[in-house]
Amino acid sequence: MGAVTNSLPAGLHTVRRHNAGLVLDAIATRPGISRAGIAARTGLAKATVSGSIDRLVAANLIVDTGPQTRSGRGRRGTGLTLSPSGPHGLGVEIGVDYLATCLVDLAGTTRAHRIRACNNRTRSMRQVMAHVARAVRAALDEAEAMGAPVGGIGIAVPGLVESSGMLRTAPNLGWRDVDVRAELATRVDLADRPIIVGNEANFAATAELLSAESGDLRDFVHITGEIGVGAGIIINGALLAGVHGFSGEIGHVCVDPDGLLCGCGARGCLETMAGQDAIMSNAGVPANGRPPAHLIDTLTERLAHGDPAALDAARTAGRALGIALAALINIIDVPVVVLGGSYGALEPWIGPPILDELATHVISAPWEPPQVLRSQLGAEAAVRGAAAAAVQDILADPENAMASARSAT
Amino acid sequence: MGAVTNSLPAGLHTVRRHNAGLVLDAIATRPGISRAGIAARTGLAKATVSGSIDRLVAANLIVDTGPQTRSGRGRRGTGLTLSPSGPHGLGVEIGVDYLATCLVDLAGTTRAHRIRACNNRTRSMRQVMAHVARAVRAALDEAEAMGAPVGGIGIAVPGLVESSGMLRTAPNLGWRDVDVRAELATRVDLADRPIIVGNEANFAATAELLSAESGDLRDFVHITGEIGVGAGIIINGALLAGVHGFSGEIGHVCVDPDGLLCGCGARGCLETMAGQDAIMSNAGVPANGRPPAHLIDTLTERLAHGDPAALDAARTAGRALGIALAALINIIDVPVVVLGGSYGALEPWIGPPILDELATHVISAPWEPPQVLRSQLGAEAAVRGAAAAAVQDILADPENAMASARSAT
DNA sequence: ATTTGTTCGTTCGGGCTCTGAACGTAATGT
DNA sequence: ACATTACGTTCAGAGCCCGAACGAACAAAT
Repeated sequence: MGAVTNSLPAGLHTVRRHNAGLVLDAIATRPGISRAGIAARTGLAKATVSGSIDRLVAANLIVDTGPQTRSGRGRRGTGLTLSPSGPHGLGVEIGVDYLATCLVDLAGTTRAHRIRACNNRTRSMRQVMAHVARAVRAALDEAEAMGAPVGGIGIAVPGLVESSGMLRTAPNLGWRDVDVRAELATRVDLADRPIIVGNEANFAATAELLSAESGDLRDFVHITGEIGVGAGIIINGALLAGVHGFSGEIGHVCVDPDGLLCGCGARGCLETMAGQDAIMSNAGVPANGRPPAHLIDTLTERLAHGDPAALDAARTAGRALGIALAALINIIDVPVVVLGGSYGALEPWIGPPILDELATHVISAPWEPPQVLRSQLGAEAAVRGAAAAAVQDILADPENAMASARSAT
Repeated sequence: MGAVTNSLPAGLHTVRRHNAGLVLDAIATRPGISRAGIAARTGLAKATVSGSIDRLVAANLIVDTGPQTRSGRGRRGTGLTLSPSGPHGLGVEIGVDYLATCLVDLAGTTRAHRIRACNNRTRSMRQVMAHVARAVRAALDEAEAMGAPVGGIGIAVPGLVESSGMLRTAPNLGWRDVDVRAELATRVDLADRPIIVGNEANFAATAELLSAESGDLRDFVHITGEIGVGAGIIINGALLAGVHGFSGEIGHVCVDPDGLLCGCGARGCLETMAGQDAIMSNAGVPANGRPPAHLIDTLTERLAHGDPAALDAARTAGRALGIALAALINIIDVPVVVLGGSYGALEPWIGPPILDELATHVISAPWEPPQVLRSQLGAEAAVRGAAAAAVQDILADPENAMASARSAT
């Protein structure tokens, strides 16, 4: 009889939490806003806002940047901004052929970023995790040297991750049933910092949601094309995780029941027509061990020169993507598609066929015409998203972070 | 930076609302529960529960059914149940060839139910709405005669309905851009009762969610097979509506890019292989103007007797459903499928091929094997769901209904 | 029949949170 | 210099939940 979504009892503290989140959200959205402005935006009383601000400042989540420089009558407000020295999020991405880390502050700006090429396909899970642990230690040290406290860690993995954080399978890594959080915690001293483990496509979507470029985009599907094809679905500013956390596996949506056999055992999966390997082999771009970024460059060059095989491969991939995305839009009604990963670079060629298919297959297209946008974030989307998600957890429940800040003092 | 889901400021009243919903939910889930039991279940203090109960009783949402008959030591609790004379929900379904109404009490039991056959395809929107208005008036009168106050109305429509209640298109009715709520309000005096307009498939899913038979099922896809094919997606006990409210249009998911042309203009839609018309014509069941229920009976008879054409049609439909549902499950990770509408009766024949396709195409199947269940609700699911949704709105925010009850006194 | 132990529902004081109005402060325009 | 406008703080007030204590109801043991 699920009438009440959150089945925890509410108390006064709940109100505080919620309102603190509201205040912080206002500051994040409009940096430099004054207390009065926050009161007007949130609908809270000025007194309430002031109190909340005091506590947020004490926890070093926000800073008072002094009087606003604003023309007009009356006393000037004092500007408030997310604290640059507040808790940071550390993002880690365990890719198939690279390992990336990045450090993001409360405002979402990247403070440090590092990517290491390495073939994780051939190495064992232990070896890879040892490497991850070294990278995390290095990143933590670097953060400390910068005076950037790390308040949470996000780990992006190319596979099915349960909401609990358990990695069920990562086909391209050859991993099964790995508790990534535990594996990391035994190798690095993380000092009780919260760790979020998630799917790379979902984190990439989160990154897109939080990126300044995308503005007020709060409903979209972000589709990532790397070795696999994954989607992250954002509805009303929140990731749709599904029951276990396995949502967004669009790569294995059946696009043609008589199609090619996929590595998963099924026939006609989207990946067999729009995965990076498929596009490259259809386009005749040799995949002899070159880094993926180089392959994409070669492909776009050929496309720009009008190579027929390349154009055909792009059209095929676009159509397949269009059919799969049409299914997605018909099913969950999210008519904005953001092309991320390597699809971003291919947008000029795959965008039109995608739009064509969406126009014919999406039943609500006449009323809400689907849009296809291009992500501004490159391959770094997933790491940034992982870091940003860690930060977001702090931002969403500041009262929590403030409690730990108090106990640490 | 959408960190906070609900951007309204919270106050003391918010807490009250939430907790009242919690208490009511506990009573709905476990009728006859005592105050102490509620306190234990919800985590609220006994004092808080008692206060909440007092107000809920005053609003006639619940009733005190006297001392519990329970063995064991200690004082017996006093049982609490949803009030049988509390506000009822009136459900209306505007079908393609019928018009149904039903009256549901707070506990979800149907108190009255009526279905009228009528060909709404050939009549104009005004004629149909006039008919609907008469039916609603009759139902309101009947409710009053029964001493069952109507607290809200739900209207199920076979088409795309925006969250605002605007019906964008109902292909099988030939309607476009109809404000069903307004059309009804001008024809019947509804006395400020809230009206919810929604898609029939979504309401059917709601009915399944709230039906006692389905127990603790809080995550599933309910799939309705009538003239069209629709899905209602329930995640964590809540309907996934999508951005505009257009979710669940699985009937036009492309199952075969080289398939038959659908009425929507696209090729290979699920409906062309698993819609009622398609199944019947594939099975060779003549559709000469007979009521749909009769057609299904004929089909199941033939299937039971092993008619090859019928078996083949069922297998084809099952496969197509399986492919479309696999896409849905891959995308949103809801691995429980409930077959409703006429699919319920066909479950013995379409269930196995659906499961086969799910097993091959769903990428998470090895970890979370998809299930296919059969709905116990028949064709009445949508009306009941509409009525239940109206009731649910009262139950979810009792403090609101209590306020109106007070002002009415 | 009485006592004991358990459970239930209510009462009451305490603490916490938001609110609204009043107040002091800062900047602008006349 | 003064009126005006806007900002941030202070303070009393009211509302809500909680925990403990209390009386009531009931079963089992004495």
